[in-house]
Amino acid sequence: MKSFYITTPIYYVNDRPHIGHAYTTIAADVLARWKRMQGEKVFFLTGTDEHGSKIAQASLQTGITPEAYATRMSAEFQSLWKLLNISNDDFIRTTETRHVKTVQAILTRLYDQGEIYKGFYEDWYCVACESFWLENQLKGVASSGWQCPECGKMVEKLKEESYFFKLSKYADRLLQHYKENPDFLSPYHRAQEMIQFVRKGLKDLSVSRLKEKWGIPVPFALGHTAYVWFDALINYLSATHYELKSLVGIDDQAGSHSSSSNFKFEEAWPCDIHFVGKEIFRFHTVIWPAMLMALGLPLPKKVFAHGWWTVEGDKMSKSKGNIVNPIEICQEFGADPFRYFLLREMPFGADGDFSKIALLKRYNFELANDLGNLFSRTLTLIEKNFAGVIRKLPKGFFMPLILEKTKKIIESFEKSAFQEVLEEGLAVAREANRYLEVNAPWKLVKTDPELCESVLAETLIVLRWLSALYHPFMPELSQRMWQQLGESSKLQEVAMKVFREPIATYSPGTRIQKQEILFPRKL
RNA sequence: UGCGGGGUGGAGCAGUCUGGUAGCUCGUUGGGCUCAUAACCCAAAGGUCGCUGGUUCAAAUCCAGCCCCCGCAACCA
Repeated sequence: MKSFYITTPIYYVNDRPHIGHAYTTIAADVLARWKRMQGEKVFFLTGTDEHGSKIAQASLQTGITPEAYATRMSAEFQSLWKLLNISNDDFIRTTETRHVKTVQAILTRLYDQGEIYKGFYEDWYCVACESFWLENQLKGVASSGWQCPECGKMVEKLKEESYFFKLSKYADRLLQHYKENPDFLSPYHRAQEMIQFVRKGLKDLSVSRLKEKWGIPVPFALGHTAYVWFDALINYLSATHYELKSLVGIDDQAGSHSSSSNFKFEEAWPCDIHFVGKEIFRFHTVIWPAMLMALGLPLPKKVFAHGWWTVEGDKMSKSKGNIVNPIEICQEFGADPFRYFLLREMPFGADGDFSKIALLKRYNFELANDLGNLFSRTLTLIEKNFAGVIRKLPKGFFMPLILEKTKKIIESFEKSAFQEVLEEGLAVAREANRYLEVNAPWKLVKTDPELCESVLAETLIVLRWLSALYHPFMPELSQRMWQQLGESSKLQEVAMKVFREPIATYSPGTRIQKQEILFPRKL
C-alpha cells in the first residue's frame, strides 16, 4: 500500500532551530496527523543538512570537528521536535551512511548516463572565507575591485574544474510538467515566479566543488565534493532506501544510525508533498524535479512554499538579535497553543508577523475565552445540575452546521489551508456559545429540566466534534478535552469517526470528567 | 534593471480567477446575561476598496496607464 509521503526540508545545522523551522515542521505534522486520522498510512520525514563550508567554519569556531558539531546541532532539532509533539516517522541526517551511499550512487549513475559532465566553474572567490560569490552579491564597485560581502576583503576571479549536471536540457519538460500538473507549484501565487524563471532558460548546475572538503566525496573524481544542494535534495530518496541494495550493494537495515524507518521506496515514492520555505521553492521545483527526470523517477505530486515570519514587524535576523526561540515560547504558552498560533495567525503560504501581543490575543480570545470557556461552562452546567451525566440522546440541532463545516474543513486540509480549518472550527465554538446564551440552560434547569438536559446534550456534541477537529493541531490538549468529556479512548484512534459522526459515536449516560481548566487565561 | 507579490473602515486580514446591496477578527461606544476562565451574547458608529481613465445596465472585482510598499535574482523556515 502506498503511504502518504510528506516532508519538511532538512534543516541546515549552522544555527539553532528558530520559529521558522518550527513553522514548517508543525505544518507538516498537522497534515501528517490529519492524514493518519483519515486512516492513511503516513511517512513523515524531517532531518538535518550537515555538509558545507558554513558548517565547517562554525565547527572551527567552537573547536570541535564538523561531525561533532553537526551531531550536537542535529540533536537540538530533534529535541525541539519532541518538545513540539512532532510525529515524524523518520529523521534523516546527511552524514548517515544510507544517505552518503545513495548520493554517491546517484552521482555515479548520472555521470555514467552522461547527465553529469566535466567542465569549469568560474566565479569570484574569497580566499579568506573560502567561498564563491556571484557578482551581484559582491560589495564595492568594479573599478576599484569587488569585495567579499562577508569579510570585506578583495575577491578574485577563480576558475576551477567542476562537474555539471545538465539542468538546461530539462527546461521544456519542466514547463510541460507545471502546465499538466497545476498543483505541483503551490500555492498558485508563487507558481508564476517559477514558470517565468524557467522560461528564461536554465544554466547547467555545478554539482561539485574542489575547495570544499566537508561533504560527500564524488566517487569518480578525486578531490571533488558534492555540491551541498545536490547532496541535500537527495535525502527525500535516501530516506526511503532508494534502490540501495541494487545501487550500492549494501543492506541498510543493519547499518548506519538510521532511526528505525522501515518505509520502502516502493511504498513511499513519489512523495505526496514537500513543505518548503519560499526561499528554497526554486531548488525544489526546478533542480529537484530535473534530477528526478534524469533518474527516470516520477516527480513529487506537490511542492508547497509557505511564507516567512517577521518578528514584531522586523525581519528576523541574527544581527538584530530578534530570533524567536521556540523553546521559550513553549515554556510560556505550551507547545499546543504555540502550534495553534503559528497556523492560525496567517494564511499558510503568505507572510506574516510574529508578536507576543498577537500570540497573547489569540490565546486569550480564541483558546481561553471562546473554546476553553465553552468547555468550562458546559461541563460545569452538567456537573452541577445533572451530577455529570447527560442521559438524553441529542436530536442533532448542530448537525447541519457541523456537516457543512466538516465538508469545508476537509477541502481546506486538501489545500493545506490550515488557517481556514481553524477559522471554521472557531466559528462553530462561537455558535455554540451563542446557543447557550439564547437557551440559557441555567434558567431552564429551574423551569424545564428535561429541555435543559436536551440543550446540554446538543452542546456536548459540539464539544466532541471540536475535540476531534483540534487533534491534529493540539494533540495533547485535544486529548484532555476528550477525557473531560468522559471518554477514555485514545483520541487519535477515533478522531475521524467522531469528527464525521459526533452523535453516532456518543453513548448517552457517559459521565463527564471536568478537570483543570484547559487554557488558563494569561495576563 | 528583470521577474513576482501587495495597497480594502483605527489595526490585521478575506473577498478579485467565475462583475451584481463591502465581509471577518481585534479595537471603540451603548446594552443584555450571570452557567462559565472579569468569560459569553446583542446592537451601533466607522470604508468614495492606492490614483486616473476605459469597458459595462452594473467594477474592490475586467482592461490600460501611473504612484507607493515588499520579496526574489541559483545555500537565510
